[in-house]
This record gives sequence, C-alpha cells and structure tokens, in this order.
Amino acid sequence: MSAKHTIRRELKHAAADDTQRVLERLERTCRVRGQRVTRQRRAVLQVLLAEGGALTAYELLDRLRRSGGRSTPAAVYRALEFWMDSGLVHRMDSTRSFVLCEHPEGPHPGQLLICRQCGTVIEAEDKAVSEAASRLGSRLNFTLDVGLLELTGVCALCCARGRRTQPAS
Amino acid sequence: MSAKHTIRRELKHAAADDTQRVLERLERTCRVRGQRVTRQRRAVLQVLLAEGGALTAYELLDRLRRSGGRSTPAAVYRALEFWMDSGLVHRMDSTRSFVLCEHPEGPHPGQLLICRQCGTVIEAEDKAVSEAASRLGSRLNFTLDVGLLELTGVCALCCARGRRTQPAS
DNA sequence: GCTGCTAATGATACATTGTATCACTTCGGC
DNA sequence: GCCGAAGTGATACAATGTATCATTAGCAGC
Ligand SMILES: [Zn+2]
Ligand SMILES: [Zn+2]
Ligand SMILES: [Zn+2]
Ligand SMILES: [Zn+2]
Repeated sequence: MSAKHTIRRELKHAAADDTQRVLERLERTCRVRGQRVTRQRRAVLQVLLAEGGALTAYELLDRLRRSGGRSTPAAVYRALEFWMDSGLVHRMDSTRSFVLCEHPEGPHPGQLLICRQCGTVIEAEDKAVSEAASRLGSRLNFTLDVGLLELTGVCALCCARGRRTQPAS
Repeated sequence: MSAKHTIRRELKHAAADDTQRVLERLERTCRVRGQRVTRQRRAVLQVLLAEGGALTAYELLDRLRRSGGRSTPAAVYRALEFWMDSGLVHRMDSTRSFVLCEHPEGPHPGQLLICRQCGTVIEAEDKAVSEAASRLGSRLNFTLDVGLLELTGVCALCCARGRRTQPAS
C-alpha cells in the first residue's frame, strides 16, 4: 500500500496520462521515502516512460542528448542504478537494456518475456515458474536469489507477421 | 547416440582423463560431422576443459597467451561461437562468461545455477521448470525459444562458509 | 603431385558497453 | 548562513565484442 502502491498505479496509466503530472507525484512520493528525485533521474525515467519499452543505456543517452541535455554515460548509469535500487527499473542481461518495472513494489520474483523480433517485453509473475525454480534450487542445495528470469521468444504479433510470409514451417 | 553421445561421455570424464586423448577423439568425431577442429578451436576447448568452470572471453584469451599462443579477441570469439553452434559450450549472459555444456546433445532446454560467490555453475535439466515456463509462454501467446534459464544464488559450499563467519542472519 | 575453391586465420582497427576519479555543486538540517 | 552528505560533470579509461581484408590451410577433383 501507501507509497509503493501509489507509484504502481501512477506507472500503470502513465502512457495515457500526462507524463509531467505523473512525474511530479512520483517525486513527492520518493521524497517521502527519503530519496531525492533529481533532474538527471527524472529525465531518465521520463525517457523510459515515453519510450514505453526497453532501451540500452546508450540509446537512453542519445534520447537525452537529442532533447537538449548534456548527459554522460556515467550519469545515465547512475540514474539507472538508482531506479533499479528503488525497484522501478529492471535490467535485462540478455539484451543489456533497461525497462520500467510493471510491478514496482521492491524486489520480486518473476519473469520477463522478451520478443527477439520486436524487443517487446512483458513482465509476468507466474507462481508455477518461480516455485519450480525454487524447488530445483533446494534439490541442488542452491540458495537461489529472488530474481527475474529472462525468457526469449517471439511475441504473438511478430509470430503472426512471420506466419503470413513464411507459412507452415 | 553415436557421435553426440560419444562426445558427451568424453566430456563427462575429461577432468579425470588424459585431456589430449579426449581432444583427439573429439576431433575425429567432429570431422565425421563435417566440422573442422582447428588449432584455435582445440586450444579454446582445452582451456575450458582444464579450467573446469566458466571463463569470460578475455580470461580465456589470457590463458591462451600465457600458454605461448598469440590469440586475439576475434579468434577467441570465433572459436567460442563455433563450439556454441556445436552445442558444446554455453554463454551466460548474466556473467558474460562461457562454460562447457554438461549435456552436449544440441540445443536443449535447461537451467544454469550460478553461484555468485565462487562462480560455480551447475547445469540442470529440470522438466518442472521448463514446462512451467513453456506453459507461461502459451498463456501469454509467446512462442518461447528453447533456452537455458540462468538462476543465480549461493551454492551449498559458499552458503556453509558464509554461515560460519556470519551465523544466524 | 598440382589447381582451385572454401573455410579459417591473423592483424588491425574500431564499436559498444560500463567504471573510476575527483573537483565542484546542490540540498536538507541545524 | 554553515556544514556534511549526496549528487553531478568532466574526463579518462577499462572491459567486452565486431568488422574488414589480405593471407593461409585444408580438402576435392584432376
Ligand atoms: Zn518488476
Ligand atoms: Zn514481437
Ligand atoms: Zn548444456
Ligand atoms: Zn559458491
């Protein structure tokens, strides 16, 4: 509830909402938690909100610079680290890119389904998967971290597109 | 069976066996498949066999150079790509490192359990996990690739070590 | 054995991705 | 206003991965 829950609702409807207002509320919320939402951090989150999908650090940097900013790689990585620590952004190892969390309530198990054609990312929280993984861990005496599994594949849209041009593989 | 099955058995006992002989047999087996096992490729596989764990591309390059070779990054990556295509080596995105496959029978679903303390990697083929993932895929209309999931955590050994120095967290 | 084709290599340079350092600034609390 | 911690900017650098292209090695057919 409260702080984190508010953020979640903000993000969920960000695309359809006035981004500026959402960010202002985010800022207030984070300050309550004792965190500072600075210009750099706000800018980075803003770009990710506007993009609506995953971006690599340097794509993000490009966007920032094209909007008149004078960011540097270090600044971008610092802001991303901040939002990751806050649980609002995930990093995908397989694509070296960053994406807004769809369930930003701190560290959580889950899965990221990544389309290797169009880059779309869907975040899921499938109990069956995380429990199977955790059981595997205990079977092999491994204390697994709570983490996001990255599953790659082809999304429904791309799959349909592919089928039209190359039917019945 | 046959070719691939032979390779698997070779690898399984490589550490306890004479590495040179294993590699010679591997070479014969690959040639039957129409693949060339060249000096570079053999060297890379040899380093991974000797190491017995995961190595980054540049760690591998170091080992090769220290053994008198004059390898380059490109050569190492080419050899690694070859072995990955052959299914004998996996790349771990989360650590940017490469490790011998323990079940080298072509592409296979499975899981890599990676200890973030000591780097140990265990390869598992847990049906429950892969099936749960695949069910999640179909539920979300995602055609998932057959791939290895990377699970990070702390292995039994490191866990025990940690507990001695920092009991009852 | 030669010839000629293809795969692989070596060498070089470059591209991408991520960090370290340190002087300086900003912000919140007193 | 002053202080200390957190954040920034600038610069340089480290780590990871590719492109290119001339040369060489392996193999097939003669
Ligand atoms: Zn999330
Ligand atoms: Zn897609
Ligand atoms: Zn494997
Ligand atoms: Zn360990």
